[in-house]
Amino acid sequence: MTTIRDVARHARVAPMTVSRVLNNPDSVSDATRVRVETAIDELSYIPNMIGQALRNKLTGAIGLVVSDITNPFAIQQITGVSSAARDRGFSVVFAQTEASPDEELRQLRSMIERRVDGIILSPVFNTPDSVDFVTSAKGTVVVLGYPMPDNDVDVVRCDSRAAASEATEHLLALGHRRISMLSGPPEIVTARERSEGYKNAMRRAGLVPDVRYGAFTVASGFEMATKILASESRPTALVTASNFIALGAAQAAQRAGVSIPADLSITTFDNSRTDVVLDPFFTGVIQPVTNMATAATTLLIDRIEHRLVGPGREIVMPTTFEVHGSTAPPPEFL
Amino acid sequence: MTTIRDVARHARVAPMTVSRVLNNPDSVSDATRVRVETAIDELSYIPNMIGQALRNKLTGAIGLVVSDITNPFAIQQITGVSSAARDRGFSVVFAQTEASPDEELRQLRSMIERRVDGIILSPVFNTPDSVDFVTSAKGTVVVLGYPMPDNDVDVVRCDSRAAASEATEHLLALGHRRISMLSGPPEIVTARERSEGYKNAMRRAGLVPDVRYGAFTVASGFEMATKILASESRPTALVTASNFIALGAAQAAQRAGVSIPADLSITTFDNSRTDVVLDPFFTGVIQPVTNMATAATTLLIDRIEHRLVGPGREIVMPTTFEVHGSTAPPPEFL
DNA sequence: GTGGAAAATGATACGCGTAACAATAGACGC
DNA sequence: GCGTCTATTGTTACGCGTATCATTTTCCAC
Repeated sequence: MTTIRDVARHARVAPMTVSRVLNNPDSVSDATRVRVETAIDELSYIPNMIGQALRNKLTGAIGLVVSDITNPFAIQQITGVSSAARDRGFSVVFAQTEASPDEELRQLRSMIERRVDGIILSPVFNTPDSVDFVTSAKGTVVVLGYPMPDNDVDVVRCDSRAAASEATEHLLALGHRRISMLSGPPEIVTARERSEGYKNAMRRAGLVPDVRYGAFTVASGFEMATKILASESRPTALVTASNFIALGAAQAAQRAGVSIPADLSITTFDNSRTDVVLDPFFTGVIQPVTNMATAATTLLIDRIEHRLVGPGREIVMPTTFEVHGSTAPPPEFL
Repeated sequence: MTTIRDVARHARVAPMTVSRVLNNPDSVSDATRVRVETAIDELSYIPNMIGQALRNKLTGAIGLVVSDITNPFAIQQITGVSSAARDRGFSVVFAQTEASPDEELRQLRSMIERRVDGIILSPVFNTPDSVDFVTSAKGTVVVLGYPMPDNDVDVVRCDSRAAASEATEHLLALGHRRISMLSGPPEIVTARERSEGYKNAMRRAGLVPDVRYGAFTVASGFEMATKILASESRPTALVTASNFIALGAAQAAQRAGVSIPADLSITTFDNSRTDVVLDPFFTGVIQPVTNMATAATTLLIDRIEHRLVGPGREIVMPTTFEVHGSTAPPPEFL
């Protein structure tokens, strides 16, 4: 592999001059610049960022640690981060943790060993451990998607609580009174927040909330919905805490001969695949995941380049609520 | 940031001894090893892979260049590559090219500047340019998903031609005679191969093939299907060259009041989202994308570690054909 | 205790690019 | 022609970890 010294010899200049041609061309006379550029071409020299990184203590890479790539919004996170990083001239080192906190720490350590300039973390849980680990190693980190109450750290997230309230209020406005919530694991903060948003809306309407906790999976949604549809006073509407749960619930309804939205309304969270032919297509909360990811990346790189200094910033991005075919007034009203 | 020299000073040994403790513990006496390990813990030393990489000429990273991340199988590629890489102790540098050959070359160059040990390329086109660029820079590359006839390079792919034949034969066996193909852009080799597989099967059955070329998008599928459904002798079945095209075609059928599968059978390619509630769920060809990605990664790392030498290897993985609800005998037979 | 081999540890230099400083060349005024 | 200033180019050393060779220590046999 040709080095800067090979180029220098070939152009009969000092290595430093070649470096200058590459990084600060104006400081070199036209004649030598052309000579060096010719040598670079003739030798097909490609700069070695390892050497640069060692000397400059900057790698020009950011780490992206995603908890669960099978989740459809992970792909939006990857899209947003990688395009924003490219726009700023950074590479992306990618890792998935398969929802394991241990693996998350291992991957974070690997990123630090690689001396990435900063890390975007879409964490498994919102415990402070992972963030603490990175900051204790003098690393820069931005948390994507989750609130981090115990850390002074940059966060980009949505207001899950308000969004769940909005979904619930949509159903209340349609005339529903028996509304249940199918939520995720209570140890995951977004599941808790969404449940709380639902509960708040129900209580404001003078109704008794009914939250079921499960997992963010189709199977869990199917199971929870099957159980709830078999109960005597079954709800006329379901607020679900994720698209997977909503899909599972829809399958359960179909299986039970309950038609959507005539007999049962369902709202979803992160109905991200707008190109899918779903009949009915889900009404629900949409998080601007790609925008969140680009915002997190911009924030991180601003930190890296010292454009942004000071205490951790929390960016809460607005969700939108899209009404499609999966919600309608309850059967009594028809 | 603490270095190996800080640890050495703290443990009162030579830097080399610390390096040995980390990489070859058996060559160090128990007493010093413990002393060094204590120092590592006390100083929270984290090795700097930049230094290692510069010295060893190995970064322990592989590049993954994906053409279009919005395609649902891109996520399977990312999953497969990142988990296989992690199993072998490698990191993944990720880049997307948004289907632009220029961007592909830029990203490949960036990977080479970073001195990744090898690259997995899911290319935009199967022109030799990208592969040539990497190999001319003495880089190792494995092509994922596309045949590369003009290069001596490792390839992991499926037999698209045979798979399309299989889909066509499934429809023929159901009794269809008027079968059209909705394909992708003719400049993309998989679109051509799938069209050829379809044509071969049709000709073997003594029928005249009818191929429409469009794009691998829902919109294009919708457009092609709308046009074809409006023709006087409209087909009773469609072989589509991608899941997006199939979805668009299904939407067009729904819009035209043509019911699937009673009036129109549709087969798809890469019906990857098995968790989606599609009614009817598509019959079609399934590529083992995740397995292909892990196979490509294993192959690449075997090359990197010189476990595999010699000329480029082509691994053709078998597709499966799944029969679901989107195909049935043609209307005349009912 | 001594010789010799083996084990353990250390010193040096290197990989590649660049910051900091040094040196040289050219331009200009007088 | 000489001094001075600026533009250009060069030299040196460094960042971090490790291969290589050199040195020291340990161990064992006799």
